[in-house]
Amino acid sequence: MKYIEKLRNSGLRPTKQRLQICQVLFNSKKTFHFTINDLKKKIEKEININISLATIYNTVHAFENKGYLKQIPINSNQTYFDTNVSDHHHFYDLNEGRLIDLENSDVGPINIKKKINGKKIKSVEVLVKLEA
Amino acid sequence: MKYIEKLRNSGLRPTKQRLQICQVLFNSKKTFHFTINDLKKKIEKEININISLATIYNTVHAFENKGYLKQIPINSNQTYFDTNVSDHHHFYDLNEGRLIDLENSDVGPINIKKKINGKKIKSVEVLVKLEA
DNA sequence: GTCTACTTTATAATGATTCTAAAAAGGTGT
DNA sequence: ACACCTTTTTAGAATCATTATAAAGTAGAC
Ligand SMILES: [Mn+2]
Ligand SMILES: [Mn+2]
Ligand SMILES: [Zn+2]
Ligand SMILES: [Zn+2]
Repeated sequence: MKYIEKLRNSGLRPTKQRLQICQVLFNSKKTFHFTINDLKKKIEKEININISLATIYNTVHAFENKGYLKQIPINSNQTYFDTNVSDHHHFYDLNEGRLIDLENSDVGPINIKKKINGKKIKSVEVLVKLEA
Repeated sequence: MKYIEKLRNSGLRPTKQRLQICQVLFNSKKTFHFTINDLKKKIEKEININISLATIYNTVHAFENKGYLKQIPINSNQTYFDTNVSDHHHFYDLNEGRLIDLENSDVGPINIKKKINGKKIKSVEVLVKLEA
């Protein structure tokens, strides 16, 4: 299994559950956006196994901390995650509640002119809200 | 009271509670960012009165729908609101959990090149995360 | 003042997320 | 394989922001 090394190198034991979650998250050709509940359903559907909700939360947070997942800043009652960890941006369709990737090239270069003393810029994220 | 007309024109009855909330939200020279709990404390401190939490939620959402407040897209366990309803952006200081305004002029013009069929752009918001 | 629709309020319900602590599993050394 | 220790998983409970409920209060119209 190709994820064993990845997990070991991150200091995470390659457990059965983590490997299964890796498979669901990282095996698909396309990246995607998901909530914890989306992911739980996807795991049940794709590998027909039950992983406890606590483990899914734990694993997603562990992967986020290792940089294998990103949170998407958006106002929703659930947290959205992204398997696309490259620098990129999002459309948010307000009517359908759907997120769509906006590549860096789809948005001009962004030049933040204001500086805050003693602080470094960690990320620049653009959210473009869409309506019908 | 200068907010009576504003509320009437919005189809909101100018109740005592709404006028008091207007005073706390809109009387200060500077705009600010807040959570519902921030606002509740601010009301208690500034006008020494208790307004029920449900009313604060209701009023904030009513004002948001009328365009007198904006939600700030950010990942937090609480929703952040902004009394600055102009088009603008935010720094988010990850260490201190603090939001700082970034005026449009502090960020270059943003040109979204990708189009989504049948959808209009409603807003473009930039979140710049800061770390020490 | 009366009437009605809107508003406030205390309180309960909801639901996402986190916590707990006991059982299970990984990894190391023997 | 076994013992040992640490990490992980898990079911279930706890937390807490937010929303719903429904009864009492209020604003505005007549
Ligand atoms: Mn997280
Ligand atoms: Mn709202
Ligand atoms: Zn994305
Ligand atoms: Zn702001």
